[in-house]
Amino acid sequence: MTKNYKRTLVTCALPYANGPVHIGHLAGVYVPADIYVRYLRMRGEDVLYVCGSDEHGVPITIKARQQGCSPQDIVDRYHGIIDSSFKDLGIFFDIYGRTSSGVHAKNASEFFRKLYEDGKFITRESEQYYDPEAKTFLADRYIVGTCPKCGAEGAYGDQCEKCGSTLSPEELLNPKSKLSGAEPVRKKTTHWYLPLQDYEQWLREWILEGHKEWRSNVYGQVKSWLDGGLQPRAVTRDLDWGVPVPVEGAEGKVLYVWFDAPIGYISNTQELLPDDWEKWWKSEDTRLVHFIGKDNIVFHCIVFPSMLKAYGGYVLPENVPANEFLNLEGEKISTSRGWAVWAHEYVKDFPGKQDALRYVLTANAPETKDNDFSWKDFQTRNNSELVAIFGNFVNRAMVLTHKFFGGVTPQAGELLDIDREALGAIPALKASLESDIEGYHFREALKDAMGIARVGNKYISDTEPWKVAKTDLGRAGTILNVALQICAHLSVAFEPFTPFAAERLRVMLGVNPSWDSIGAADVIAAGHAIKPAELLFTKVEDAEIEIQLQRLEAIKAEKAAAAEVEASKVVPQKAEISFEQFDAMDIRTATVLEAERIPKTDKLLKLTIDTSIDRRVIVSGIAEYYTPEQMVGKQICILANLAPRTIRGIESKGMILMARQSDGKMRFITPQEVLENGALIG
RNA sequence: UGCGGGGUAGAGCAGUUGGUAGCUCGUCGGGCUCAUAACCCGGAGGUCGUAGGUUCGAGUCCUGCCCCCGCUACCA
Repeated sequence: MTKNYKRTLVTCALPYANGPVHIGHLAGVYVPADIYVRYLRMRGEDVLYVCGSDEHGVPITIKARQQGCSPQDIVDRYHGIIDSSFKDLGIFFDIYGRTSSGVHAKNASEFFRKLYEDGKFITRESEQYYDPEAKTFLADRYIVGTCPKCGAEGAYGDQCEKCGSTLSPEELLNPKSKLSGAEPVRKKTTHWYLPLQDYEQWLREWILEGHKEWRSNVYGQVKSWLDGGLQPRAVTRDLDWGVPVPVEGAEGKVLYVWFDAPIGYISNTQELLPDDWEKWWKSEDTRLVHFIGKDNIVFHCIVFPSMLKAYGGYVLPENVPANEFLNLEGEKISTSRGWAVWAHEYVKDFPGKQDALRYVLTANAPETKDNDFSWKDFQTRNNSELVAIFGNFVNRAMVLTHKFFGGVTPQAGELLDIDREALGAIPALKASLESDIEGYHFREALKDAMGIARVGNKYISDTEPWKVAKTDLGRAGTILNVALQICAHLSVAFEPFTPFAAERLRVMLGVNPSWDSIGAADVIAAGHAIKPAELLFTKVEDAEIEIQLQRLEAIKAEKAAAAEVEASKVVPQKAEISFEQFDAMDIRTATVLEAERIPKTDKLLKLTIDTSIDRRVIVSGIAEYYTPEQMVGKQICILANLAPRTIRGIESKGMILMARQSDGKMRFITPQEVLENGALIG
């Protein structure tokens, strides 16, 4: 709270509406944002909490094509699922909008038009592959063909996954559209670009000079982009799904999703507050905070701010607390491979345990590096932290109060040192909790809150009211009075983290304390009746975990089976060639004299070989399969008259003949018995 | 390929300007028996990825290397 802000606008990365949200999304963006928003509201701040579905872009059109429905059908389905799973988890945005809405189309269109009229764009003409059947231009990733480098089938327009080469679509042999299978044609197209380089100096001053307090992953990434020099970025695409480009000569073009999506934050605000939205976006006393994942840093720190700057009059983010990624059982979460825990399935499988997920995802949040979510860890944290520390303390205090005082808050007598020490420990935790949340350290903040429950447990253990009650009921009353005050503190301190339990606790205690009452000795008045003790949290049983683990095992097995089918596919015979073409190839035997790894590469070996006509150097991508030691002295077959090629600064003259097996492993071809070097093969 | 982030007890993580390596869980021992076999106290467990360098002193600063993740290349 360094500056005097009057209000805070919190945005969460718009979930892409081609799948449900999973625990990675929750841990990365939505849970921390929700903690932040709930905290600010507890403190009486004016907060607007905005999110919505990102519903445009190529992947959604692909999915629609695959499923034989319209893109709108796809986004309608996932918008609904995502919207309700957020609500189920206690994440209530002030508005959860969508970029396919009319308000957004109008707003995004107007945004583009203003930049266009102000001369903020440049245009460029380029040639791109076009699918004549699907009648659409093709992104690099949607063109497949034969790799020009290794000959593998199924290489993408940007990369061959077999040999790892970086490609451009023009290099692919026999290119085919992944959409229709048709042969794509080259077609000229014009696009509008935002010249980001014009904003470089300004971004430097704003972030590198002005926001050194941003998280190191965010700051470092921004610095690296700025140091590398910014390039113009296309803001339009040839596609029929999106916001139409509102200028002449742009028929059949839409706004590129990354341009379109962040404007969605603004559109959604407008939809909620048609007359009052501008104060949230255009007034200097608004604190704007974007919660995102690390993959989105460049868009929210460089591209979107440049767009806002180009438009003029908008506030810029005060912070962009980006989280790293969450893995699941040691492996990357993947929507397409189904390796995920889905929010909407979790709430079905673990009814009433929303808080447990929120707790675990916060306690293990990937704030500084990628972290791992495992079901075993989930169970342990729920059972031995949430249940055993927090839930159990509250239960102890309440059960004792019912047992000895009939459920009525006893009078506190004179406080002893031990009472004052317990209560006195809480303000420090409160202060630490506040500075941690305000500094976006939610993991630490949760520890502070849990610390209050620990203080409570220790206090009860040390004072032993169940013993004292037998001899000095008045003293026992004082102790339980203090313990109940601490319960009340917990009902407030945990509101941002476990809102369901916090609410239940307030109902049980029959109080609704303010944030500032955390640590106070008089939150619950003597004589105040409390309700019967109910458990705040319940344990997660082994059987429940087992079901989840089996589900994941099944996904793994399915994946492995699919990979096997894929691998067992025999590469079809290539096109027929003439004898002359074959005869033109000079294939001969040779012996490896020296072999060494090329530094800083994964796959390359530099081989010096004796062909008997000469000694030459061949660079070969076989380091994954052979060590240099294995290669020395081996006799191999080479294609000798292949045009030389310089790889990593070393001229490679020829190619080693290798056989690729169905599992992708490469082995070189070697004569059955040692032959003389330079023997022609044919 | 380039760039960014990370590599610290069995697991998951903190370590602010260099000054005795901490926290949570687990584990071992003890206490308590109000409480969801929960709680409280204590112990064991680390050559801080690796090899050098600067320094009286390095987890922390510098250099090389290795490994993981991300961006570059529209998954949070």
